[in-house]
This record gives sequence, C-alpha cells and structure tokens, in this order.
Amino acid sequence: MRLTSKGRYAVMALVDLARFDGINPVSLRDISLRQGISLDYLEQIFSKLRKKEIVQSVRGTQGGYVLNRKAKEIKLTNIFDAVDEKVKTVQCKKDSKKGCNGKSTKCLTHNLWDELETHINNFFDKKSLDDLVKENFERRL
Amino acid sequence: MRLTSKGRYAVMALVDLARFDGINPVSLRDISLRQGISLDYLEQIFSKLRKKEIVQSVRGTQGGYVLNRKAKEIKLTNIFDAVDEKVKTVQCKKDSKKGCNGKSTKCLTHNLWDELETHINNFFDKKSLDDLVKENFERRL
DNA sequence: TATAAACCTGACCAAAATAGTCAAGTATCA
DNA sequence: TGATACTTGACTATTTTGGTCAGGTTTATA
Ligand code: FES
Ligand code: FES
Repeated sequence: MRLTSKGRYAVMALVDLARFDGINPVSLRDISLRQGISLDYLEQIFSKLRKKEIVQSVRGTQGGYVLNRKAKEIKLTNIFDAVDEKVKTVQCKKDSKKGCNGKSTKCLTHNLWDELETHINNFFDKKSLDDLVKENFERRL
Repeated sequence: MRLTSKGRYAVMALVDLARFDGINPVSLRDISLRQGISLDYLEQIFSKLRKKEIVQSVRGTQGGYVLNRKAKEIKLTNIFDAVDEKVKTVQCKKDSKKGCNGKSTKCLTHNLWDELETHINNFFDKKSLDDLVKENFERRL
C-alpha cells in the first residue's frame, strides 16, 4: 500500500497555501519553489482542487490561489477526494453482489479489506487542514 | 492508496489453508481452484511465506502446505511483511535526515504521513489469521 | 522402481498506473 | 502593453503490478 505523489503533493501544497490564508493569494510558482514540486504538475492538481471548490483562483499579477473554505472545514478526505486519491482495498466492485473471484459470494477476505478501508478513512476524516498548519507551527517553536 | 493483489492473495490463501490446519496439508492446486488464483502466482507467494517461516511445505503425493505457527500467532503484519507488501506513505527515506524535497528539513507533511503509517500498521498488528478464520466461520452460520 | 503429484526457481513480459512534461493558450493587473 | 499567473489538453517515460512460462527437484505410493 503506498500513497501516491499526487495526494501527497496536494496536501503539501495546501498546507503551504493555508499559512498565508487571509493575507494574500499564493502563486503556484512560489509553492513550486518552496516545496520542490513541478509547476506543471501543481497546475494539474490545483485545477482539480478548484473544481471541487477547495481553492479559489485570483488571476493577474500578484494573483494566485486562496482557500475557498475555512481551513478547519477542509478535511483530508475532501482533498484526497478532489485529486482522485482513492483508498481502494477490495478487489471486487463494492456494489456488485459478485466476489472478486467471479463467484456469487464475496471472497474470504472481503470483510477484512472493507474494515481496513473504514479504518483508513477514519484517519482522513478527522484531520483538517487547520490541524496540519497548527501542528507544523508548533513544531517550529 | 491501494492494496495490491499479492498481499490480498497471500491473506486469502492463508485463510483458506488455515481452515484445514491440523487436519491435512493443503495443495496449492486446491487453493488455486477454490480461490481463483493462478497456480504459478501462488507458488511465488508461498515461496516467500515459507522463507519467512509462516508455512511449511510437505512434499510428495498428498503433500501441500501447513501453517508453521499457530494461527493466533500469525498477524497480518507478518504476512504482509513476508510478501513485501509494504505500507509506504512517506516519500523520503525514513532514516535519512533529508526531506523528500531534497532539503535538509523534513517536508511540511512528513509527520502526517508518518502518523498515517502507524495508524494503518496498528490495524495489521491487531488482526491474526485466527481472527479471520473465526470471523469467516461465524458469518456462515 | 516408475510415475505422478507437488514443490521450487528464475527469467520474462504485457498492461496499467504514476508522475510527470510540453505546448498553446486566456485573463487580469500595474 | 507587457508581465504575471491561471487554464487546458495532449502526450510520454518510467515504474509497478500481476502475472506467465519453462524447466527443474523431491517424495509418496502403487
Ligand atoms: S475483495 Fe470483495 S470479494 Fe474479494
Ligand atoms: S515525506 Fe518525509 S520529508 Fe516529505
């Protein structure tokens, strides 16, 4: 099980951005430089974040992105969902009644993976962007 | 984040096998047929499980595999470890002091991913093969 | 003792997913 | 009217995954 860069970068960029929340828009170029993420790749990611209304864009000189909601109300779940970083543990289609082995019953481990998925999602549901910024700030003291 | 088939199959096969624990060795051919997993692939997986002393092989006609430890003492962690299904959430090398961005400090989200990794591993540490067999048996009643 | 069942090993490969790059815009502010 | 920054879509190289294939060796038993 590995986390993909897309999800990792999305959160990283948003934490960077959230630090300036309410102060000024942050350009992707700045984030790219500070966090060492390819600018082109960031653009892909922010396009998705904008569509899911997590950030808002400000065009023109001195433009950039700002949060579209309060940091406290943006959960990791929302971020991952926006960039299509899905937690997928089962092999079968969830709504189908067929198992991953093609048989008519779910496989021996289906329940287990389903539990695991819930367990992981719990973690994502709890953490907000605000938590992350704060933790990060404290660490620097 | 997705679970790979290798890990999924390893657990599935072991649950199948554990049901006959103490009765007779179980051949990979049988597991292959019952669980719909390629025999060749199973052999790769069991080769690893044997090296990590999770199963023992019984050669010859009527041979197969048996558990090498009590089902209660085989945790998901052990299984995943044996087949190299690693939980990897951070990008950087864990022991290095450098961050994933090449800088000398860990990135803004390093701590978060580390927490996530612990959270997932907790789940794997708790579940034993014995638990799985029992859950499965109960479900069938 | 022959033979079939089963384990064992390593090399190989195709498809999918990932992690980007590249090119060509459009909008807006100073 | 330039410079800055967002916007979009297509394209691609690399890596990972999920296997297959070929050619063994070992051992129980008929
Ligand atoms: S994972 Fe759902 S049936 Fe196997
Ligand atoms: S994940 Fe460890 S430094 Fe970024």
